[in-house]
Amino acid sequence: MSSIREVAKLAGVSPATVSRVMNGTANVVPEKRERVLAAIAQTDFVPNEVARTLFKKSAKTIGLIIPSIRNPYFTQLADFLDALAEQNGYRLSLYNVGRDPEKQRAAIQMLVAANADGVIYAAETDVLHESLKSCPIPVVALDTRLSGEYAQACIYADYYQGARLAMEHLLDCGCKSIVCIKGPQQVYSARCRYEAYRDVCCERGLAEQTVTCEYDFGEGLAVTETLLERFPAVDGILACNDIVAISAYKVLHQRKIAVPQQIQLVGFDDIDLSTLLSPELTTVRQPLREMAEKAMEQLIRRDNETEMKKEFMFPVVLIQRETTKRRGTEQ
Amino acid sequence: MSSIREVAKLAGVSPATVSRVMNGTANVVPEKRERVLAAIAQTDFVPNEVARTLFKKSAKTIGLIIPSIRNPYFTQLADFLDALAEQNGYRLSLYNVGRDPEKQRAAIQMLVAANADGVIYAAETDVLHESLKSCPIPVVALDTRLSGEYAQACIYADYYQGARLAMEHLLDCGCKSIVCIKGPQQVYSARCRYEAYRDVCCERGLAEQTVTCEYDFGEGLAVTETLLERFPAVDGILACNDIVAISAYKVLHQRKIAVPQQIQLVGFDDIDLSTLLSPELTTVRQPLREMAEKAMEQLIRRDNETEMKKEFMFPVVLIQRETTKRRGTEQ
DNA sequence: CATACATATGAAACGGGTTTCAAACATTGA
DNA sequence: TCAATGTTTGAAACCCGTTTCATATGTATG
Repeated sequence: MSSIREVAKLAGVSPATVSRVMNGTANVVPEKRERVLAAIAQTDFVPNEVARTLFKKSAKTIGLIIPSIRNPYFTQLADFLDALAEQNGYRLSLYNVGRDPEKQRAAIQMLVAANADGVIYAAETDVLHESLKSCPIPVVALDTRLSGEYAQACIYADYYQGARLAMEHLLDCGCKSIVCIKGPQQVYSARCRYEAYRDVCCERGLAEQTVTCEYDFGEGLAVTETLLERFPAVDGILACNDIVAISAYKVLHQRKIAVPQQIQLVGFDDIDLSTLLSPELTTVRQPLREMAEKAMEQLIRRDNETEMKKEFMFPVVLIQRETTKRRGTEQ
Repeated sequence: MSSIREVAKLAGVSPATVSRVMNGTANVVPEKRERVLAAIAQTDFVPNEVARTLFKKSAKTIGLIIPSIRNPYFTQLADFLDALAEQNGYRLSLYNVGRDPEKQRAAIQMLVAANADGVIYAAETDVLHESLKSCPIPVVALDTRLSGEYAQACIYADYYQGARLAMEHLLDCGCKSIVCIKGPQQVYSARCRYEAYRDVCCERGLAEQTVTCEYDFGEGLAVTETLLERFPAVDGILACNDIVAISAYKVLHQRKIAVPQQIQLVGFDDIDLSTLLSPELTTVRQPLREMAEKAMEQLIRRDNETEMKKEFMFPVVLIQRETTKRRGTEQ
């Protein structure tokens, strides 16, 4: 409630001096410093961050734009980023925008209007709003790939390779009829994964068998039902992420279809939950923490940066667990 | 980048007129209005929310303080609250504080300094910081109970009754040796649940058998191992929440202990995940959406409020699914 | 046509920390 | 002792959208 001017009056100094004491921006004679500190303590003075932000034109805030706060993948990402932001003296501000372009536009605009210092863009729509192009604060794409005019850096994993690894693993494990549950095709990672599936099918002379699904438990269940009806011979499922894989497992279990004996299953992302499923989920892991670190670094330590567009692709690794048959030594 | 003064100059009017056009706070002659709108469009002007907040002393923001963004229970809550805030023209600002009192204090202070309009407090520690008492913005406790000097309203569910229902259900289903996995005892809901367990044990002349666990997958696994060692005769588990229940199931499954045939299991909260487990989790549901609505309402529509302390206890309901044996008609 | 009243509009103050600038004071060296 | 350099400090400007207040213009009534 109290302002710096009240504190100043109480301490018998100018507001400028109080500011200098608080921020250590200049020397203040010890005797006055003491008086100021006493006045601050006495009035429970908390400097108004809004006024500070207005002048400094920096809210010390990084915005994170994600499609869903209910999706554990993004929640895990947000947790990493939150910790990293805090370590660097920033706040993370979450924007939950679904796949609604209008909400995305609004989020960016709000961040700009709030003097945020950067945006990590982890959502995706088919229409990328112009507001990203002319965005006066730096934008880093995470878990997706945007062209240079939209983002100053892109951080993503080798989704294509991930799906290849998964496909080859399913084939190694003896699958003859693999169905791909495609993710939303406006999502970069989902497109890459599907492309790998398609390419492997093509190389091996297999027929493409796909269904499409949003990243959502409910839809995952429904789509799996459809899948079983449309492709009764299925013996392998490549799911677009772990959420959908877990939903698929649920349906298989209900139908008393044994996993991995009758149908083998691979997910993507290696979310915490994937080891909690029984049987544990075979999945493709991306180095989420390292990707989060890179994203934050691109926004915060942009000192000696070359102006060129930066792309960072991280390697993925297949984590064999219990929804596929073991291969190799333990066969 | 452009300011209201630049827009004003371009339109040949004063900043006040631009402000009036943007906010519709006063009549502006159509011809000038047009010029202003044109100038806004031409300069891509976005009003600086920070300056607005500074003057209005309101950021149109509600803070939400939660212990963990990784816990789906809080994530679901945040999702509801986010939607509600938006509907009412507010932003939700998330603070992930764990059980660290210092982080909680910092979160409250930051919200005050940012001119937030209210706080929903859903975290909990053993030390409640003084900063809550003298907090100049309204605080509502959600999923917990604070004394009147700390919060202007408390919204929680009948946790005690929930645990009683769960216990009675387990007993009805034939359990003779029920172990309670207690949650962190500084958490109100965890205390209530334990008390109900204790009371039922007492009433029925059963020995108390408890272990304690944080709300965390990893700890849930470890604690379940301990439990099986300490209480080998266990045939029923009352878990402090669904996360822990799911962890417990995982261990039981690994050990080839049949659920519900050998051990029956009840969780709490009915998170989305609980139907995704196979078998589906029997749990106690609280009306989360309604509770979120009540919390938001208490902060936003506090017009004709009586100054008295408000407590709202919501009813809970037992959701019988597959981790307990059916009773009643389907026995 | 003059008085009264409503409407439109800009200048200026405001909110509250921060920073610049210059004045005031202290210290060092000649 | 005086000039020169360094240090401390407060007044005032600044960030920028909003609002007040007074002026100016227009309309309605007598």
